[in-house]
Amino acid sequence: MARSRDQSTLHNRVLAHVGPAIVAGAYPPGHVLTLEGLERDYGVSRTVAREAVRVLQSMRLVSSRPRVGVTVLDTTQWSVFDPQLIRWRLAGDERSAQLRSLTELRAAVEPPAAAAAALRAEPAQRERLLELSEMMQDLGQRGELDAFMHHDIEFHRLVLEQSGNEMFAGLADVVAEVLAGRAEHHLMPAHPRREALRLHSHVATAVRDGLPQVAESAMRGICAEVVAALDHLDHSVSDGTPHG
Amino acid sequence: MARSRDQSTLHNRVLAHVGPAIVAGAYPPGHVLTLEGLERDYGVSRTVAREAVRVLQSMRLVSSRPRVGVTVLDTTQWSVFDPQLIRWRLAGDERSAQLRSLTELRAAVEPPAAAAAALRAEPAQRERLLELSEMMQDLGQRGELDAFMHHDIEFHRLVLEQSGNEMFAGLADVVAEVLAGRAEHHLMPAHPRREALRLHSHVATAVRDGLPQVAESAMRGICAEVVAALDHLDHSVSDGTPHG
DNA sequence: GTCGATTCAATAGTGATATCAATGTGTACA
DNA sequence: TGTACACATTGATATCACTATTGAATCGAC
Repeated sequence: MARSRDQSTLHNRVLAHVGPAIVAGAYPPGHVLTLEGLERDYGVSRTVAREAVRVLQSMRLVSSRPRVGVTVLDTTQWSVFDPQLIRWRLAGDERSAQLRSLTELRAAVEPPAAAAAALRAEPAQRERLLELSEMMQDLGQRGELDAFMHHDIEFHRLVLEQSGNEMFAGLADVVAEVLAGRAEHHLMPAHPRREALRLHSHVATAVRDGLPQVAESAMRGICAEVVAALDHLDHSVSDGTPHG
Repeated sequence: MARSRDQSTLHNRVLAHVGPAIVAGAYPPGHVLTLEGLERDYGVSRTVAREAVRVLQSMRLVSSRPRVGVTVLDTTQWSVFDPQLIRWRLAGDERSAQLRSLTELRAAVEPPAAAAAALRAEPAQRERLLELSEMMQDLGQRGELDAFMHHDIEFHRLVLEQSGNEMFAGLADVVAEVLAGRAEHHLMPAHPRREALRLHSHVATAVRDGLPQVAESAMRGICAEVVAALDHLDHSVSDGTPHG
């Protein structure tokens, strides 16, 4: 999986400190860093410091100008779709806000992705999707939550990847992290809800049978539950409702 | 607008050549570049070549390993949401494929964004949205297509920005480019369709009145037209149907 | 003799340092 | 109030030593 970002190079290690620090607000927008400061703080050469800044710059987290320094940009400028940035936010205080944004995004994208998959998925992958939904049924009933979650993740990843839209597919990793992240946030019920299981099954069969509107509706049902749980969290305590 | 990426620094100039070259397939996946080669080809120092590679690396366009070189990664690895990458594709042969992906993405995201805006937009911005839709009516009837397009872009940008979801908002620039790009692709009718104009108006009033479902439906109508035009392009010649 | 493990050297990226150029800010001065 | 200058800071280059990986050459065993 090569999950965590590569720590093998120095500039990545610097990045792994400065990036989260910016995201966490340790350096607020408008704050000015200098290359010399970075060299000192992390004990690295100018070469390495500059490379780290270049990457931050390409994410629009900072802008670098002569005589001024490296300025932290306003949140609205950030490349919020950058996977690395998303991970930094998920790892910090922004976690719950980031999960919320991502869940809304997911709820928007997955239904159309399911529809597209019904039209464009490879035959073998349609079968695979059906298998996954059956395994989810089984694992769900037996209460094997961890294995269930992994199959759930694979299910949603497969739908996105088979949508035939590279941008939908590009969200697969992020959606996987959202699904994995919900467990730690106590958004998972002890047993997956029957309703959700049935909806997954409907998505799978609709994709197999090439019925885009059915697939879209079923997926919309899955996502609606998830978003509802999110809204519910806003107004009261989590009681662990749905799953997706 | 600061449209074109910054050409002021050397590494950005290298990036502006290498990036599009990779995207265009001049260096196919698996192709190995070397820092020395980049230095030679672009007449820059090692530092500059390295910085360019770092940025490409953060976009997952390439991976860099000692003793191996800088390897172009497979398309499926790319950070397809990176604004710079999107622009490179829009500027090259991938243009029409990229417009298609983005249009599908947009069709997925804008309706929920409109619903969210109906719940969360600032009062002043709700008024602004209404103003924009009225101006669009006027400009559309008078056939002032260029001004119309700019208001259209602002309309959709405003909805996304007022959705209260940073990730929806993060698509504003990209959607703006799609809307601007359609003109060059002959996807715009000589006169905006009445239907589309009315739908924009419905979105604006629904957002003002705090009616998420109405806003979502109306926006879905707008997007459906756009996607239909896209599908139509697939099977026949463009006759310039809708707009959004 | 073939197959496998080990060794080793060539090679390309990685990191550090020194140095100069370019430039915009802020201040001091007219 | 306007202008010019000093200087801090990034931008860029050149060059050094280090490190890790590959792939071939070598060695050994079956």
